[in-house]
Amino acid sequence: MKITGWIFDVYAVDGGMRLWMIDAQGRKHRLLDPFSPAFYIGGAPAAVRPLVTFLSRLNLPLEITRTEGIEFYSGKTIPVTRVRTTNPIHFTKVARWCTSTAVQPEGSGISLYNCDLSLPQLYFFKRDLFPLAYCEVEVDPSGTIQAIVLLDSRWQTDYTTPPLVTMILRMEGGSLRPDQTGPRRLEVTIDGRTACLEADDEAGLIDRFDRLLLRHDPDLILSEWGDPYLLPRLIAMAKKKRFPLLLNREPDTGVVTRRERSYFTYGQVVHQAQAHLLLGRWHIDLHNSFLVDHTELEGLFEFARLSKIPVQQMARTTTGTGITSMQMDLAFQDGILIPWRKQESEAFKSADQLLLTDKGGLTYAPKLGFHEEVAELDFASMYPALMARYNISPETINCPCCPDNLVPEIGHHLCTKRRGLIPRFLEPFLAKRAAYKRLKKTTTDPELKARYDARQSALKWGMVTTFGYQGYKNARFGKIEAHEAITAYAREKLLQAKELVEAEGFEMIHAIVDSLWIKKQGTTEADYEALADRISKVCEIPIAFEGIYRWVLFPPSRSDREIGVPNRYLGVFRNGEVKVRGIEARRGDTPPFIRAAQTEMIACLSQAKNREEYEALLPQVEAIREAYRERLKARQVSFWELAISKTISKSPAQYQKDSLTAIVAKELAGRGVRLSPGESISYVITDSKARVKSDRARALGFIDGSWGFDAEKYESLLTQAAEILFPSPPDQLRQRKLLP
DNA sequence: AAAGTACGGGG
DNA sequence: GTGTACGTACTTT
Repeated sequence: MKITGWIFDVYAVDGGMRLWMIDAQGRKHRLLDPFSPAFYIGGAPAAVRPLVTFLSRLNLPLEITRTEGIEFYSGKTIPVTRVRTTNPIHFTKVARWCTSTAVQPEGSGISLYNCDLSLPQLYFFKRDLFPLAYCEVEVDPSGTIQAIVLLDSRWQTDYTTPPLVTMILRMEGGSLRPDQTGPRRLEVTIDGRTACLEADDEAGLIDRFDRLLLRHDPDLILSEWGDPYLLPRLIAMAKKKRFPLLLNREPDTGVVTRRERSYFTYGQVVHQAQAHLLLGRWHIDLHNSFLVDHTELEGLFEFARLSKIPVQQMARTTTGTGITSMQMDLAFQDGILIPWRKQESEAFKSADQLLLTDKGGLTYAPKLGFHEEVAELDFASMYPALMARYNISPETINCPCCPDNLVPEIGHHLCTKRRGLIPRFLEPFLAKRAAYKRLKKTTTDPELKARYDARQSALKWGMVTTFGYQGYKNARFGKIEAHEAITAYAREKLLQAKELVEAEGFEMIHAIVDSLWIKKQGTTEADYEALADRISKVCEIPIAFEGIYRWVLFPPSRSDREIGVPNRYLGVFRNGEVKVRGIEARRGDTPPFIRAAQTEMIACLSQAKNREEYEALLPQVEAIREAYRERLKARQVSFWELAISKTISKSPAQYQKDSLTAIVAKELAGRGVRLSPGESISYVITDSKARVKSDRARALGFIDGSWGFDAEKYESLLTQAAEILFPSPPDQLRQRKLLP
């Protein structure tokens, strides 16, 4: 029998991989693909022998043979021992034995390869398939797969996805985490109908929920707070009532959980809630997924397809893990042995070399205040473009064969003989993103446009982390020297561009890492396009002309009014598009009320064509501020509009200072809400100067009519948000006695 | 004044 | 189970 459809889910079961397919009619097919994954042991025969002896005594169906593979860093073919587990359910266990220090003590001279990949990854790598791939499968009557023909490609931009029956699971009203508010009802939406289930009748709730599951058999359970709250409670209720809860499609299995964790990334603590993964069905928590949060399901599907990580797992992991998986796949297809963990340490550097290499991106201070007719030029995806152009990769940096191909400023050199894994990974990745950006521009259908935009945005995050991983000491395919080479080239390019435009008589208003703001009287858009082409030629990577601002404003730093801040500005392009960076309207911790006020003021100012018109509009901006102030005074603002959301960086008890965030985190903890670093809380400022600290702010979810808000405090936030829009150089401020 | 805390940026 | 920079702004003590 032949089945044509999309690969929906893959996981290991006794005797093979369970493969779920969904066809165009929405029928689900539960299939089995026998699969024998392998890992490899390298090292001197004398060192490997004891491990092989140990493995052969395990009394498990293993196949141990001698073979060869390519060592990643040297590119040389080396002899290795292949350990194949005939039944995939033994793989992880056996591989873990080998990696455990008991079996492989430090300094044993053994190297392990391909041993720490998940089974779906190994399966997809080996079969050259991927999640959501459209294919034709030949199965025998028992449902065992005989052959799979791929009718799809990961590099296709116009792929289709299977029809999915979706159940939406959330608590009634609001998007706050359920335990951060009072009791509410459970809302189950499926097939266009919503059922509300009362939480106090546990047996009834579980019974009704189970019946909905059985009747509709959803492929996807899309939840709000399903991971940290809804699913654990449903599962616990079912257990208490001894009621079978049929969350999985795979019979006689439990829900797979993964522990919650908090980790630090890019200077911020991130919290990943406990995961609840289903078998043969997807559970995706909208609030527990970086990718879904930033790029919707569309971006998640794109990443799952490219990375070969199943959808549910991809939803809960980082884009860094996704791009690493893509790089491992590329290596796998080339017969490269995938190193178990990073083995190379940072090469020695002298003190003065350290100073040169650790500089990172180049940043200038912008010329303060209001500017007309400024053009912006941006190097497109600068860091990935540099990696691709200069062959920057962990195995090509400081190779033994090309000591003369030097990186600017620093002593590193790059390989000219072997194309690196990272550049090879980036080429199709960059091309696919460019294709989506093109499609987004040329498509008129708004739905398609949004889809292409979500996908290109997902790929953007992949590129950002590709660079970031080079500087991360535990990255599988990263090396700090490669990171340094990238930033060294980036500084060189920005300097070259700066010199070129200044030589041509342009005034530089601002420059930062990969962007330039410049002006010269009478320069047309065509002139700027031509200028961008000249810079691209000189710099060997593309720079794009973003547009001409009617006006752009670089407000002064609040700590030093003489200087500007690199990443705080607002401007309006000739086509009316507003660009805002760093100010209140862009920040995640600005209350919706203040955000709305500032956004409205900026929209008003965006009509101005020049400084004169801008200043003429300032009274209108004042009027907008006044209207918002009136609403505060009349107390016609909801708590929701005044809520401030913050990510807590530590558990409530660890706070040393009683900031409003700490006060509210402690209030919530007192109400029995478990809060981990990286989770967010929302609060309203009730009385910022109150003696009793707990009266200063209250958690949004528990605040009631007996509380008021601190109108004065919100008014000062409003004033701040407005004042930044008033352009005045320091000397004028002095004249007006606003500065000493 | 110093220390603690949180945010952005990437399109 | 994988990005620990860096500068700014604001608060508390």
